[in-house]
Amino acid sequence: MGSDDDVKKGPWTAEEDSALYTYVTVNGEGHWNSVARSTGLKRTGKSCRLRWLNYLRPNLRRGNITLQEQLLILQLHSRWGNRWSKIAEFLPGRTDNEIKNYWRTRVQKQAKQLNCDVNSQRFRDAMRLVWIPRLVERIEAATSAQSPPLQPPPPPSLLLPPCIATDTSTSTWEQKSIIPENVSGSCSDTSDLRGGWWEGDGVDSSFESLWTEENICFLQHIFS
DNA sequence: AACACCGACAACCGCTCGGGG
DNA sequence: ACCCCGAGCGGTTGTCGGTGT
Repeated sequence: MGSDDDVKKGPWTAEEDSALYTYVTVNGEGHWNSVARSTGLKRTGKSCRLRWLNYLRPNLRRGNITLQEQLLILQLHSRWGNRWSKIAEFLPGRTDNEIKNYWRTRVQKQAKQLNCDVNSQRFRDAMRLVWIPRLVERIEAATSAQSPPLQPPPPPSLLLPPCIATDTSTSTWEQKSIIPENVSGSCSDTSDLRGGWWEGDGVDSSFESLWTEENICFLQHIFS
């Protein structure tokens, strides 16, 4: 009959994971509805697909989002909005679900602290004025600590984005963007973004300290 | 020690899109 | 041109562990 009673929901067991992993390893991805039929799993095709993509798939990265990944997420989100799967393409090993959760739990929390909507111009400005420059500073600091820079770091003023009212199309942080210029809204070749700099988490991934009382006061002063 | 609260993550649900008949 | 179905995407909810009281 195939009633809803036959469909199992909730957390996956090790046995289910094993069955799914074995099937996909042998037969490849796709045809998710037949996965459930072939393996005897009482899960929907959707559920199988999600479990594979978000948990079982090889080369998944686990653990904290690094500073570089944070910066990339902020930059890509400013470009594509809530296109999580698109953003995830540029963060190898990270899933769209993970990025989405990161955004909802961390970024939206910061917006709440500033009493503004995460999609508002005000919060975008806050990201440009404080968050992203601080991230860039910390990434550069971490990088220069590992290997001496070829040239002296720029003065802090260079890292500060232009004022709110100015043209935002070429803000400073975008000039310092780690997104190659050939990556546009309809990017086709993303290969040079995949793999490389994020290997090895030698940096403190927590960003809570970026959003200090001082920074919040600074922003509230500007917004008032 | 027990309880309440909160944050992070896993999983589900509904909608949309694209391909095949 | 239309319909159906599978796959993918984004929003939402559920669960669990950690922390504060």
